[in-house]
Amino acid sequence: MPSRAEKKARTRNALMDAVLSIVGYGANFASISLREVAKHAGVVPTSFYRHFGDMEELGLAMVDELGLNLRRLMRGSFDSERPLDEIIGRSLDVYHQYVLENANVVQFMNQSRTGGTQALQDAIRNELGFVRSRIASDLSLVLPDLKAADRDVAAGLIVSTLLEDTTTLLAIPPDKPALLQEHKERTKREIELIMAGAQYWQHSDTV
Amino acid sequence: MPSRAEKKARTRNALMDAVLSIVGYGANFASISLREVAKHAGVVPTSFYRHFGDMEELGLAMVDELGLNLRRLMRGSFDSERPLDEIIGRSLDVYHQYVLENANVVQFMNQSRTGGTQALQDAIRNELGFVRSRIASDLSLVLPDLKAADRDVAAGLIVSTLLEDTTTLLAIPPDKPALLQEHKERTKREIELIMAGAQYWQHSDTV
DNA sequence: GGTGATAGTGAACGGTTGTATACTGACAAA
DNA sequence: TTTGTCAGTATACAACCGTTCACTATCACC
Repeated sequence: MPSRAEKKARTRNALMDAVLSIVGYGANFASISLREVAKHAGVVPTSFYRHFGDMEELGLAMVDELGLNLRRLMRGSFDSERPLDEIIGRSLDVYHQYVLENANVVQFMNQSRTGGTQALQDAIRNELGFVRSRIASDLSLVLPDLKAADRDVAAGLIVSTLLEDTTTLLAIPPDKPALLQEHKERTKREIELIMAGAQYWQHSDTV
Repeated sequence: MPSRAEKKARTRNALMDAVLSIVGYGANFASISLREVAKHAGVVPTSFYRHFGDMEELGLAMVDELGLNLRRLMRGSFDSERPLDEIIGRSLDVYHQYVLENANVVQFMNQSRTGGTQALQDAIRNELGFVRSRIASDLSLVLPDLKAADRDVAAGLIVSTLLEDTTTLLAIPPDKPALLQEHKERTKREIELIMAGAQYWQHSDTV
């Protein structure tokens, strides 16, 4: 027997899930109507306002949840004693699995990142900034001699690359595992090139 | 006295310009209505159909035009005898100037790249593929000893970086030249790191 | 056990949407 | 000069939009 608050939280989640399911159908969040969301959530349109004053408010709440997911995803640290090659491969596997298992929410973030309201874009940019600084601090384990500023540049490059590869990844038809494998190897080479560049910089700095 | 065909082409352009002007107001192309475009173009809604059967068709036409722009932008080749540092700086200056002078069309491409219809995304991806291969062939002048596959990886990284930096660039308020300068220097360092990585790979390959 | 808070309902509103249909009038070709 | 093509118009329609208001029913608390 769910409590009152639980029931409320449940339809709140239903509203967010409705957005994701509509996005999964190929729609852009910016063009999804409040009524459409309510209908998919099995709720009358006016009930929407009990939870969010606005579609944008819904979007911001979804970004918040996404942020929690990302933090959880990055909590498990890698074994910095392993060879760099293996660390990269394992991290990319984790990320790719996350993207494929949460395709709709990643799609939502990816399209709102460049096409959402200003507030929505800012919220997403903020979350990505967190990811970048987390990667930068992880890099200090792998490349301890790299200067902090250069580490930040490398982390930014990694984030840019992952974002772009996410877009490509989401566009791959799910029934084409060959393309997916090819894409994963390409991404790995990209990250390796970035790491090589960072190391080279490091080298040319100490010399 | 404009001919019949000229007049038609003129309102066709007016429709495309209307989209850009609405996008400039902060809207997402996916949420712009046919009637809105027609009104901005100073034309009755039904007249829209004389030019495009659909909003998506309009978007595709705009991508086509954007492609022509990009080709024109990249036609002028750089002086490959100059030091790499200077080549990068000059190329980035050209690109940044293009983005700021054509902010609306770049914004349209940037938001439709991740949030447009499948056909729209494919069309944009296609144009970006052209850009990537052009950059890859340019790289052969700068790093002649690099293997073609690695050159392609580096070119992909450059495109990813430029795209992500474009998003950041568009989000910078036009009245903050300090932020803009900081952003340009950051981008330069990112590209330099990629080039360093490509060179290092090249080095470790020949050894 | 009564009572206030509140999640969800239902009907209604003025406005906007995409699109079909029938039209007008000017230009281009005959 | 006649005539057919066609860019643009005017009107209409059914569907959908966000939001309002008054309401019901039920859980949580005194």
